[in-house]
Amino acid sequence: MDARQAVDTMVVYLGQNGLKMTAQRRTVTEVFYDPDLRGAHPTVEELYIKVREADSRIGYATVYRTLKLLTECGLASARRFGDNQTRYEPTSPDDHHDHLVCSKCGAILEFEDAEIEKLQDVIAARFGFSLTDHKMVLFGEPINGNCETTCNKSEH
Amino acid sequence: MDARQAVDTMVVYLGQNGLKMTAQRRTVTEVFYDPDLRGAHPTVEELYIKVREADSRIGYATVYRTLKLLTECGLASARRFGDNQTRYEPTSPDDHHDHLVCSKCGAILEFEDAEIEKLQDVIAARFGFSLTDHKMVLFGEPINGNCETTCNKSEH
DNA sequence: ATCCATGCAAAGGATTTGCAAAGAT
DNA sequence: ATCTTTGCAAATCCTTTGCATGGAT
Repeated sequence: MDARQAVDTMVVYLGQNGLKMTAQRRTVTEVFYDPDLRGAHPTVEELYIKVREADSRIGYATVYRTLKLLTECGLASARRFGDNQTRYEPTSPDDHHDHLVCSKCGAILEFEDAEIEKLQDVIAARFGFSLTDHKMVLFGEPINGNCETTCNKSEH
Repeated sequence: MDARQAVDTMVVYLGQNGLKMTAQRRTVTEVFYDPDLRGAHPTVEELYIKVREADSRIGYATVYRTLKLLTECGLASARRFGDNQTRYEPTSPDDHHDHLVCSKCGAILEFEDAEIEKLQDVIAARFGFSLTDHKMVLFGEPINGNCETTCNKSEH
């Protein structure tokens, strides 16, 4: 999903809830969906800095509030990777990816694995539960010790 | 591991690091390992309250500091299950369990699954990583809608 | 005597909230 | 006109820290 589609989705969501699209909300949404931030998993602060570059009059609270709206309408997900920092990433409804974090350099890699998802369902069922969500983060070190090459790969 | 063993482990760890076992550290360790808290995944505050029942002169900071020591020597693990609360649980080195959280009543069930662990290794290897740790939390609802029966089961 | 530990209160960091002013329709 | 949004600062929540006092050897 690109920035324009995200903005459109926001407009619909806001409309359905008696809320309004504003210049600030548009800016935050666009920055959040900017291709520059692809795979960046930015913190609120990182996002705030980028937002400020686009419009220096936008306040911290507005970024928080807009991020909350984006999360509510499924356009954003909050993630936490053990470093006491909440990070956000754009999401689509059909997106089920999880993360692998390099414990050496902190790089965050994404992957999706149907087999693990299936197993998670089986485990939940074993307890009499139907799975509604899951969080999984793997932590590891490059086998060859080289983050430069190992942590910069993209798709798997 | 029971409270006594935990205390012994602490004594060794403290000794190795030029630190001392004290009445407060003993109390916190014993409370944390009390059978009453089995599977309770207490928050710091919950623990603090229990600790106070045992010795009302122990301060909040001491609970935090002791929990940190327990974590350092592998006797405790911090967990976070989406409710912005850090919870602690006793751990042993060979313990690899993960959690299933009931999204209705908040119950926290534990499970261990060798197959998922294996898959996690495979995924890490696919990226050229060797797995050092992982976090996995499943969220689900009781299929029969009944938390009373479903969320109180113990081992699987 | 020398270190370490403790309790308290203050400080920190992240996030939320109250409120008066500004904006949208 | 009415209702929402914004920016700021203040308030919260959780956790850590500085410091003077107390404890252990």
